[in-house]
Amino acid sequence: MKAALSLFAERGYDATTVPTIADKAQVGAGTIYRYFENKEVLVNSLFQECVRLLSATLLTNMPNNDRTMREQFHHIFVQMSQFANHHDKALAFIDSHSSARYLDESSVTMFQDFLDILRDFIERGKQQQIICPMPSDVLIAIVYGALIKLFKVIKTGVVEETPDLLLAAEECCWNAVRVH
Amino acid sequence: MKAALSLFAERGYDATTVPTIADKAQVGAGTIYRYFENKEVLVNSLFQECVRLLSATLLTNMPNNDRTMREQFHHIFVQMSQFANHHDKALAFIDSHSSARYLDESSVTMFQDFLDILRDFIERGKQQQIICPMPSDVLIAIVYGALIKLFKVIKTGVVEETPDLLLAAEECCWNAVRVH
Amino acid sequence: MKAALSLFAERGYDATTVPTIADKAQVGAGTIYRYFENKEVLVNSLFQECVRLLSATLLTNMPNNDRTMREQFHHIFVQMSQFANHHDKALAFIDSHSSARYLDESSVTMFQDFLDILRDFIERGKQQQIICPMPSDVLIAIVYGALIKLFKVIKTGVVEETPDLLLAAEECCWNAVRVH
Amino acid sequence: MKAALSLFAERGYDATTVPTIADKAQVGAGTIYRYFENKEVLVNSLFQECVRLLSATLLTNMPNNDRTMREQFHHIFVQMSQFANHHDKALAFIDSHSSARYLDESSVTMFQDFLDILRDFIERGKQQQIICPMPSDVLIAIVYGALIKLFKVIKTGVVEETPDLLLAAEECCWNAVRVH
DNA sequence: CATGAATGAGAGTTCATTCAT
DNA sequence: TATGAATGAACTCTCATTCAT
Repeated sequence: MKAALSLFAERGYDATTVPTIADKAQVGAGTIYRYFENKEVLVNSLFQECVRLLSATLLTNMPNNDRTMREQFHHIFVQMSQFANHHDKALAFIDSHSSARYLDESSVTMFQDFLDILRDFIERGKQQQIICPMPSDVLIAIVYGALIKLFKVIKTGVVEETPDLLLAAEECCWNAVRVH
Repeated sequence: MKAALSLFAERGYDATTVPTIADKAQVGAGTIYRYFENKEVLVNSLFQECVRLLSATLLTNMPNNDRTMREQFHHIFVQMSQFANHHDKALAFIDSHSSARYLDESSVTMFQDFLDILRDFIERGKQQQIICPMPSDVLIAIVYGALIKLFKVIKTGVVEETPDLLLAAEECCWNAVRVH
Repeated sequence: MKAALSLFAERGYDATTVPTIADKAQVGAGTIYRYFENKEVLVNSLFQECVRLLSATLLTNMPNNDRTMREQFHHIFVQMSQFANHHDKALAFIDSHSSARYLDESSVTMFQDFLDILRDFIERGKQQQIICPMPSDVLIAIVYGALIKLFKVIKTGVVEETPDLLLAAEECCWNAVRVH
Repeated sequence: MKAALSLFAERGYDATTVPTIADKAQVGAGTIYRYFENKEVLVNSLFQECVRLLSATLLTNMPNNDRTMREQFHHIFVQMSQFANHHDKALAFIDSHSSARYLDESSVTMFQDFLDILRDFIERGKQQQIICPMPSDVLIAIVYGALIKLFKVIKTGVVEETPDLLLAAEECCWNAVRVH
């Protein structure tokens, strides 16, 4: 799984061969087929595991609703950046594969479940008139899109990640969706 | 080119075969090789043409500096959404291929030139203390990431594109980067 | 024809493409097909023309039978070396294509006719008990094989062609077949 | 290797397809690529193995220098004819591919090493004034060319190979290079 | 008559998958 | 259970040949 994640994230699904995964995992190519029916099953298993972990990370210690929306947003942002730091391959893999033709229903559902975490937050914010009264999908797209590209640019090292930078970026993203 | 764009945007480079492109273009497979040395040259030519068009669109009627930053941002947003509407395949193709391993130097440069248009805008805004004093690459990532995912969600039809929606989304993106 | 000869001699039949011949001849690829039904017809025409020229060269001023066998051999050797000098491509082409699968009956016959010139000489020599009493095909093989490789090594420039060298080589070849 | 040798010898490199080799070898086409990086590597491996075998054959029981040059020549001729009999495909393959454009440096060197065996013999003979005082390359060309064509004509069956014939042919070749 | 763009069959090569070991 | 050699379908790319111009 680790070998596959690394290769899928870096080269994409089609450019990654099963023997290459086997080599990196230091097992025989046939061994992979003892655990995964085929390459598609493997990529779906991996995708689901990554999304599950991402969702779990996001939900860890999620402040309940008596905290302000801003505090909740801070939690989301912090958890996402933690995930981006500890599982950079996973985040890249999720984003680049989340609308792939070979994802099965289960994978798609699981990714939607992840987005639903953001959706829930957004919708509670809208109810409290703290977040802009716009379609949730649009707001999710804006904040998710911003986050993904942000962590990608941090990971490639073109800017240095500092607590201040993160706080400032968080504020930017929050400003994008809050009511002014 | 049109056939290739459509297929590359939908399936990605590796999953698109040359015969499939030829079929869609209603020519023989060999014909493609009269115009492009190989598949990589084709994808690079296509990428460059798309990026060139995107940059040209962005620069069309670009208001000069005596207009406010907000007005300039409005222009960028409108032009991007026009491009997204008229060339939805091209935008999807550019985003999904902009860090591909098979892009040549020329393609990478051309994409950087596009980003530089955003960078110029961002940096002028920072000088005027209208845009947040953060690394330009971070601000670009936020606004570019938001835009890309936004137009993607609009294109897939999960939300209906209306002038009001666009104006609201533009305001969100502007709020993300402006000084408060 | 000249372009084809040059390319066939250097690269061989299969490695020479019709468009390449056309380019070298500075005509369109289609033009070749106005004069030759297909590539095989072309190579056969060329082969026959080359062999015809070789035979003609060999027979030019051929001394009649009142000259000694040695004098006749001198003539053969001199004419062959002239041909090798003036038509080096043709000689290389003939040798490397003389047992090709795509030669038609007419080409094969014409090549046999050329060998028959040598055979006639050999057999007259055997009758006069000046040339070894061995199967003509064997004697032809020896002298023809020696000549071909000899002119090849001269043409590649590893040894310089001088009148003395040629005379000495001629003597070698003659010694190979004469009665001792 | 056996299948490839047979096909390369009969049809040449370009006219031999990898699937054809695979068919003849009764393996899948892909299997060949597990053992040879590509067709060129295959032909070079094969060429080197054939030349190695030819050189080894020539050197087997090579009489040392206290034997006469004539005896040494006898050995060379006999070993060559043995090789021609036991490995007729190999000899044809070596000769028709020894100046091919796709031979790598290693193959060329190995073929030169083979020729050097003949060269050594020739040069020792020249020192002893038993072999004609001519450039070694010329003498090699004459005797090697004669031998190749001789064994080719024998192999095609136009003449029957008998001990007497072989002895007579050997004498011819010896006469070609010895001092008279 | 000359052309060269277009073609598609077939080449070399790769790789997901199988299965005897 | 783990393997990796073997496979052949499918890929990228070439080129002999055609035919509208």
